[in-house]
Amino acid sequence: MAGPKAPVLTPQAEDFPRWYQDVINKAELADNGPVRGTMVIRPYGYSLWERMQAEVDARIKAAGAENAYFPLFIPESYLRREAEHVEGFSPELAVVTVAGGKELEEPVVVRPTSETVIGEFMAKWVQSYRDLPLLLNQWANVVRWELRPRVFLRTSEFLWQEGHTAHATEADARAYAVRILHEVYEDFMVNVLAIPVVVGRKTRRERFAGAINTMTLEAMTGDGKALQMGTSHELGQNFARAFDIRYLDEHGTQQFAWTTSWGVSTRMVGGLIMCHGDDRGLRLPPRLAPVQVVVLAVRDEGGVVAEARRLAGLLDGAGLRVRLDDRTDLSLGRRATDWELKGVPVRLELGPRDLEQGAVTLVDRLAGSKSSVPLEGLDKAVGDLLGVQQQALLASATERREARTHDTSSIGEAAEAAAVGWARIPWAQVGEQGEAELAERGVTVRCLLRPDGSVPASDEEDDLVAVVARAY
RNA sequence: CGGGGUGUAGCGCAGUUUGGCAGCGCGCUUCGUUCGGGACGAAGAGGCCGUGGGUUCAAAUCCCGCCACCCCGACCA
Repeated sequence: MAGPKAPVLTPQAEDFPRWYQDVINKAELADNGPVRGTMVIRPYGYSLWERMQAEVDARIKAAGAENAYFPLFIPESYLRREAEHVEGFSPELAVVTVAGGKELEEPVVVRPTSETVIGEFMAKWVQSYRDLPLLLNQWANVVRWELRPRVFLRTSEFLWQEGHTAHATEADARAYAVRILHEVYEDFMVNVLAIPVVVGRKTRRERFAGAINTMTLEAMTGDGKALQMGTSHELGQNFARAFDIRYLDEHGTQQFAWTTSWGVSTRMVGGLIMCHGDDRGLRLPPRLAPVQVVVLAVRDEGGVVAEARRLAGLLDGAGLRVRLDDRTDLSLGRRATDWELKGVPVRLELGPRDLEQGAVTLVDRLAGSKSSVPLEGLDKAVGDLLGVQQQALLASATERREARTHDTSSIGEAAEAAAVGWARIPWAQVGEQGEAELAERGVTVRCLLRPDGSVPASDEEDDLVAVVARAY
């Protein structure tokens, strides 16, 4: 009957990346694709992405942007119109030179991001100040030929959401980029993913190619590194000039628009694993979990399966995302472990013994505990537990981040602290010179913050704090 | 591109030093016993040993060439 215990993975070990890969394999999230650096997202992994899409998309729409779609292929010449932009992206472009059996007159690139095509069309669509702001978003795949890929975190092809907006004034553009940063990304990451991201401003060195300001959301992974979970850029008038996005203002004079772009990607799936995974696999915050509760029929005997199905229906009726596991031809241990690896927050095991007592065995994935819970009021008990788990995940991730972040006052100290966690250091102590020194020691300035933790409006503000870490 | 390494069953690997029937673990199939935490037993299926040449009675193994992939660094949502 009883077999070996479930596998114990080792997230805290030196080989955190191996643990990460192990979770992805065992939870059946993704495989490597046939072309180096690409990935195949398996159904369960994709269900995580779908949940993220739904939550992010709703927030984007609440911020007033609309979905649209632009082509996968971009004429190479478009990229060249913005000097910094090409320079930044050309090393990682995938270029198509042959199509329809013959050499193309002009090569086309597979989009690495869509500022250029969208800029081209914004120029056509924007004529008057009355056309602004133009708030667009697209869900798409993009290709960047990365040198060192890692499933979900940095693949050559990835899925993302990219927002592109045009505004009449710099202030309006800035306000919108900041609004997306907080109301869409930060809200989603903190309240749904339960990841306590640090939100700040990128240094000039780390800025998006072509932007005048890049803002970022950084998560701490289980091994104390940093992962950029999303970005929001102010593009100034760089792309407006390159693509001629102009409008006639209320005084009848031509003006260049101010544009922004912002995105989050399937990297968030990787971030979720790296932030919340433990030695038994993935742990999902209930608000994200595609399956919040699995009702597991221990064996097919004495009406157990029928009762399990009834319970699943009842919980479903209470608005929970439920799955029935009645694969009684597989051993209980196997199935229990499967759901655990997949991070399902609550598992309800129903067997003859439970049935006899009018109860179910509730297994809490977060606490790792089991208890017998009466069928009466089950939906409320489960709902309450999900709420508790959501808070607990955020609390423990925040605690880890605090415990592993150290205040330092010199480049040397910061580099040392960043070897095992994050370091905070006055930006005045670093500067572009110090930034280069840190980079030589394998750590980077992840972002700049004001002393109160808010996002600076400029690199030149006084008393800025730099967050320094190793990054994925 | 610089430094290191690996190609053998679906996956993970041993075998190569010292040439001699192609192996192991996991997974898969069938049957039986099990089944309240990754069950056990028995019987099976599954291989151009990366690739081209050479040496030899005989090559996964030795020699020469080529190819591919992985890891560390530079790049990045």
